[in-house]
Amino acid sequence: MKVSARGKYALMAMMYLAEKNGDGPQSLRSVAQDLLPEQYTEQLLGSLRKAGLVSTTRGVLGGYNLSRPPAEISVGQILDATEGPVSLSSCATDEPSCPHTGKCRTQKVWEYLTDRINGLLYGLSLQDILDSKEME
Amino acid sequence: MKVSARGKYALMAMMYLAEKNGDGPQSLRSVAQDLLPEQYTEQLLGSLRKAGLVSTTRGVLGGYNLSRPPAEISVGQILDATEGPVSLSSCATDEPSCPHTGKCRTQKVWEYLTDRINGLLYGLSLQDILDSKEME
DNA sequence: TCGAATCCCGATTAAATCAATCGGAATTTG
DNA sequence: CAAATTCCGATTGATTTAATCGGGATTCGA
Repeated sequence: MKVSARGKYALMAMMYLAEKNGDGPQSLRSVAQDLLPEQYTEQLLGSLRKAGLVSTTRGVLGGYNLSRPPAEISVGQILDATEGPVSLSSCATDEPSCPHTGKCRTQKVWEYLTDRINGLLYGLSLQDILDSKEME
Repeated sequence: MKVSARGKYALMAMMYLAEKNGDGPQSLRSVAQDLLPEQYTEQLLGSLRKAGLVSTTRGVLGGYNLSRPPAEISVGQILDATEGPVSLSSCATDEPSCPHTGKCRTQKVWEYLTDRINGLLYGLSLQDILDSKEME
């Protein structure tokens, strides 16, 4: 269980935008800086825009902005937009009948864990991270 | 963020062994039944054995057993053994200097989340699942 | 009106990972 | 010894991931 480069890049990019929130559009170049592969970051920002988390301005002085205050954007939303939803569950096989115990108990385990993890991820906002709250 | 088929298969296999705990060695065939690809499951049981979670008996009436009571085996241990450790962290790039904020704040986020998720995974034992506790 | 700076976006590639199989070796029982 | 089993490294094929490419669309300012 891990977070892909996509998710890591996306959080870095979003934290950058959170820091610059209110300072006008930030160009792709400035978001990616030397840290992130530029064109790949462009893809990610596209996904984040489609998910409604960033808004963009085109043209010469264009760039990217958070579409809402950092307090209203969570790590969970960012990961969903870039990596797809956290999904631990669904029985490994699609067998309707599970010879093991009749019902597949593991299914419930994954659902339970998915819920808990989503709770963590959706409960952590960019503002929390800016404040370095909840993380000592 | 997801759990691979490896992890799902492994938990199913371990739950089967937990149910049959005390009933003597369970053959690969009976563990895999129709649910899991047999040879792949064999690989996984090998990893679980190397991690000390199952013990084996070779020869004609041989098979697999939990190496300890179900209460002492956690979902976290199973996933570590089969999928490798949960690892969300490490800065996406290896840059020592982070132009964004001096220090990479996202690093701490991933560490925080990794700790929390590991807490969940290591806190959930096969016995808990047998009892269907902690999961309503 | 033109050119530069920027976002937009589908297609493609290369590498890594994953799921699974193969072929046989070693061990134990009867 | 034969059968049933675990053991294990190697290989394959499919999928996913990370990243680039190439060009199009939009806006600003001179």
